[in-house]
Amino acid sequence: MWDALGDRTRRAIVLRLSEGPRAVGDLATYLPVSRSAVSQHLKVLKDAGLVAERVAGTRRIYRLNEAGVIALRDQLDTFWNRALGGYQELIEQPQEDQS
Amino acid sequence: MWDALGDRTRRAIVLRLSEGPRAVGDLATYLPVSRSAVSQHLKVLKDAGLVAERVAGTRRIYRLNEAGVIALRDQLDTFWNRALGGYQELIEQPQEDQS
DNA sequence: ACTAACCGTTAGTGGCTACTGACCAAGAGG
DNA sequence: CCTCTTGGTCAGTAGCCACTAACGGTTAGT
Repeated sequence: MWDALGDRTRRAIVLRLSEGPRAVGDLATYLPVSRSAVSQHLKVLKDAGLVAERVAGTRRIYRLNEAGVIALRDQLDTFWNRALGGYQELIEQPQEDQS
Repeated sequence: MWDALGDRTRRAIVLRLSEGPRAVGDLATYLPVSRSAVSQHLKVLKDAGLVAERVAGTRRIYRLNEAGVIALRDQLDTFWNRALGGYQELIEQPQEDQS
């Protein structure tokens, strides 16, 4: 799940799609990579369930997938709850020094 | 920032540290990698401001860094607000078909 | 002082991945 | 039918990253 958004280009694609549905070539125009790269990234995002595909003639219109995005956000929240939840116990302990 | 938590081992370290401060060798015991690898991951996390270091004799006790963790969480929230915020406009638009 | 424990650093290696370019398939339009 | 556009796929490459192994420095214990 982290892998899907672990890439800078894929995050740019997700943010782009958040503005509205886009075709592959349209996305590639505003990215410093080729259409081929964009297509491969979209495949990763699709496999992760983050985007959905709609065929319109020779073009493929991609858009964000509600369920996938929300599911990912939930997983991130779980991680943060564990990371921050345990941390609350620490800041109450005395700390002698620190670098 | 995503790079810091983009690695599976580093996420395990963060979760481990959320339970309390740990020494390097202590962390390595419960991880399938060597002390050297753990030390390097801690360096990355320290550079990212996610952990702090405390010297105790020959040992280095690591703990989570409040400011860094909170800052990272804020950045993640910003990303999600943008990704989900824009999405709200989409689900109101008519959708002909989808694959 | 000598030894053992603990840890950071460095060099080197293997594997993964993002990227490009070429090719191919399919629809649109003349 | 032919051509152009669009995009998925494949092969190959370059770069990065996690890891190990060996080394050196520092501290605690005897």
